[in-house]
Amino acid sequence: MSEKQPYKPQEIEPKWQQKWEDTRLYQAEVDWDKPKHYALTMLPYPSGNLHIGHWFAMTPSDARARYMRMKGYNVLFPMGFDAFGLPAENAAITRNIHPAKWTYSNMDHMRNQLRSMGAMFDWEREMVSCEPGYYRWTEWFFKQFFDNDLAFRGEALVNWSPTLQTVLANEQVIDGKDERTGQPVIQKMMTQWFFRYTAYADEMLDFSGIDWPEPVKIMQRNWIGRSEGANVVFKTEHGDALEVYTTRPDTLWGATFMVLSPEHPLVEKLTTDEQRPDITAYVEQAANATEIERTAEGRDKTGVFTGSYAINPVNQKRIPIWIADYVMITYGTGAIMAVPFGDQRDFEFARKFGLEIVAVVQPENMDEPISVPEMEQAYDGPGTMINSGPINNQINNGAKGRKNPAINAAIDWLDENSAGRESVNYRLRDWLISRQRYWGSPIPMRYPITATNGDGSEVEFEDAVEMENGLPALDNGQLQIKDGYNVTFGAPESAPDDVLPVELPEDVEFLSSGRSPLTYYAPFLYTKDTDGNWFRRETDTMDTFMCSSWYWYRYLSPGLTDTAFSAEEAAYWLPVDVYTGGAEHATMHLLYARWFAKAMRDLGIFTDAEAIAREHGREDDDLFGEPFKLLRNQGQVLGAERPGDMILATGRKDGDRIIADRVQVIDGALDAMPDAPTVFYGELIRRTENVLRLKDAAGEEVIVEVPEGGMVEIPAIDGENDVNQLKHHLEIQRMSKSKGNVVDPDALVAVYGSDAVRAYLMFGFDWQKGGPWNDTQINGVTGWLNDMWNLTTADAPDGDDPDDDRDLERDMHKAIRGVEKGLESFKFNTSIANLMTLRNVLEGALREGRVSTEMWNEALRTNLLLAAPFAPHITEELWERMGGEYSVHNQAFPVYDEEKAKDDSVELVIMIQGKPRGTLMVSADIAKDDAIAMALESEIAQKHLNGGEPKKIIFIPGRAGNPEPKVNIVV
RNA sequence: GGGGAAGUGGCGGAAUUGGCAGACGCGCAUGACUUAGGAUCAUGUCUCUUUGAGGUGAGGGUUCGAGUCCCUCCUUCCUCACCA
Repeated sequence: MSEKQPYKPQEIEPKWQQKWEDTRLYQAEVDWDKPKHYALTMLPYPSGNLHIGHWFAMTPSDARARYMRMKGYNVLFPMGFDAFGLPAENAAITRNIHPAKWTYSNMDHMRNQLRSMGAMFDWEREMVSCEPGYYRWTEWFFKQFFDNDLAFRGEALVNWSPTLQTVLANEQVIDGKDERTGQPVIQKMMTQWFFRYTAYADEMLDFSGIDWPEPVKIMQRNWIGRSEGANVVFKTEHGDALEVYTTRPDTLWGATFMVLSPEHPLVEKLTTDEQRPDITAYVEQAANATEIERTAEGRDKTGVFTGSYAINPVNQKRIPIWIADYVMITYGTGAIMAVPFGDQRDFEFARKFGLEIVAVVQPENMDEPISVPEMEQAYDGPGTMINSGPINNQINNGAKGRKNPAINAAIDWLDENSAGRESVNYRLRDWLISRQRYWGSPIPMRYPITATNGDGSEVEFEDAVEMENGLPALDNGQLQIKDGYNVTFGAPESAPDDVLPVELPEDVEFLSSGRSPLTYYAPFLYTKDTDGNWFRRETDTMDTFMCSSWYWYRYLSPGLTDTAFSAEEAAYWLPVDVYTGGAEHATMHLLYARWFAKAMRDLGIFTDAEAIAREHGREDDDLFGEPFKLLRNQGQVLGAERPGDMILATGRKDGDRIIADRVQVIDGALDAMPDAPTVFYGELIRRTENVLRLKDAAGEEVIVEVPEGGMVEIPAIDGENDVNQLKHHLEIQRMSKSKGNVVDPDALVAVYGSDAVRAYLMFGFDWQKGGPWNDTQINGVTGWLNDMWNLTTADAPDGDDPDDDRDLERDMHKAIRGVEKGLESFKFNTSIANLMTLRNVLEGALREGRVSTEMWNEALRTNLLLAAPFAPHITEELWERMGGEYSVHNQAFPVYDEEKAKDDSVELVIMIQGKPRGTLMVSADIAKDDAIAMALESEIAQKHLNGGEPKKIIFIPGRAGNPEPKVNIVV
């Protein structure tokens, strides 16, 4: 310890990482004698590089997992890869690398990067979703759902991306564009695989028993979008039933027309010859419009009359049927009854096309009868029902569902007259899991093949088609059926368990069109069972959200081949105690995960685990129905703001732009603002190729074009310069390669060490909030680590002042409390702040030199233990140097002792009218009456009382964390 | 348009959830040591008309006491969006 060596993170960090692995320090094993803690952080996609956001998400989660471990929990903290997905396939198409090769080499690289974090990941439990050993069980889950009617094949209007040649889930379509690539998405009718997402809609609305952030719960609630109302059947004049869903059955008597979605199946039949041209044109226009065009049209309502009429079942009124694209085929029944009086959209539509408006509610607080012609907008507030036959005079209190007397009466009336029924609707659609891609888990389904000859009698498949090496010969993916033969495909059936996994073929070729090779690769496409029956395989693969909907179960037993996970491991570890990750998963991954858990539970997949758990006395009501007991979201680290280069451009004007033959970057201030019309000065805001956008002093945008051979001068960069070296303005926004604002964690680790990067990320931000990157504060953290090193390796003081010992002990316990509180509440920045305060105290104590060696060493050890979750390497090194037993991460977390943290004397705060006006030193355990007496005698109080009597005196006793007692005197 | 979160020094951010606002750090200032300092150490750092007073986006309210609770408004960010 006396030997002085500087702190060199680059030397000690790899050393300890190696030793931790060699000694299997972080391997978690079931131990029923110890309480368990399953800490989970969202697994990365193997994009190729870990970015600072991964560090920001994972290292605090690691710190907390380490803390729980030191608190005596048996902690499981695993890591894996969400390895299927489009980028791998795009790499295959554009760069001719096989998706598997690309993915595996990325994972190798990222594994090393993850190791450099010094996190306590249990690598022996790693799972990789693209490995057959994993997706075999993804397929198995699919089969379970299929066999139990939770998975089905259906026709649906889907989001089709022509660019990606695949279908996307609603959640993946943002503003009519693909969430990932930003390419347009169109609507198309296709046969696809779905999960019955709404089967658990109501259960997923129940968050009791789980501790999740309120915003996530609200987002999920809105996403599920439960609404209560009624389904009402209108009859067309042809006699067809036209069912509508409404949340306002009370306004049925005001329904003066109907509107169908352009895609509604009855549109064709209802269209009269006279209206046909208009209707056809409108339907076509709506079909070709992408979602973005359809919504971008804004407020202005469009629509066409079909020429047909329906009968309103409540009053037998004949009402026209229109079509309009403001009615969505995907919600409700794809048709609405329009009540222009009460619905703003219907109101606008009626006004535009001159349709009737009937008032059905006399608004509250309106003396004269409501006048429809004077209305400027629909009325949906409370009042009394009018013009509504049997429910006239009912009170409409504006509430939703049966809580509204008018709605209640209307539903009862519908029921009694068999005109409709109460119903619940969800915004949530079934989960579309089909993807027309190669790099995903195969869907273990197949279609039996029947071959027939001209007579219609069955023949061998081999005889009906051209064959090649025992397989059907394909032409562009198509069977070559011999003349006179016919081949049909039967209803889908699941592949038997013993052929799982249906493996992705490796030696496939990728076409630049992006078409999935599975659709033209015969050995995958056609298969024969042992009885010689031929099948065509399903070529769709699963949405990768399917892979990530059960990965934390696989961590329990990643190598297991006979079940997806071991019942005993599940019984011990589940549910996940803490799940951390980004809030952007609120309505996708986190909702899918909940659905999955509930479906698994109901299919009996947890039955064995549950029995084992009960045997061991775990009596929780629902161990498996919710996957994550506690969820916390970290914020996002954004790119730093950076000013653009200040540029002086000289050239000539050409239209609205400047053709500059000379562009200079000006360092510092410009001597004088140029006044010539051909010289411009401003900050470079954006550059595309050789076109620069400058913002001049007046804030006006100036476009400068640098022609071929134009001179570029950048004083800070030697040699010849070109436009590519100009730095443009960076706003605070998400980091991305194209914006040039990414922060590379590897580079930071190389300079400062992993502990410093970890500590900086935890100290510099509010973890749950995130914020723009700014590395100026990293000095504060490296200083702290250096000080920790220097203090621990310094010669210990050898004093004998019991008061100083007591002071140090007190500060030590205050630090324990502060660090612990921060970790418990995910406020990692405050934990480190408390450690820095302790550092300041230790420095003072060392300087004064009056504390005993014993106390000093105890304080140092406590300091290392408290810091160990945040900076695992330096603390391990110093712990060893202090003679501590390996490993510091196996030690118990220091125990906070309130008595020892107590101050002997504290400041008594004297407040006048609630404002602090002065203090007195008093004993920490001063009694209320004594404190009040002392306060009243004080000069400050006397001054304010000015001889009078106080009106009121309030005593606020000191507490842990806020030890100062207060006396508030009201004069 | 609906829903949500947030607004605190020059900056990142604290504040036991109603009890001394600005912890901790960055930056800055002054000084020390230095040939030097972008190293290190010490001291200081909310504002003002400084025996005191004011101050947490603006305005109002509840309270002995409000950054914290309530109402109105402004700003920013996120999210859903013609959902019947």
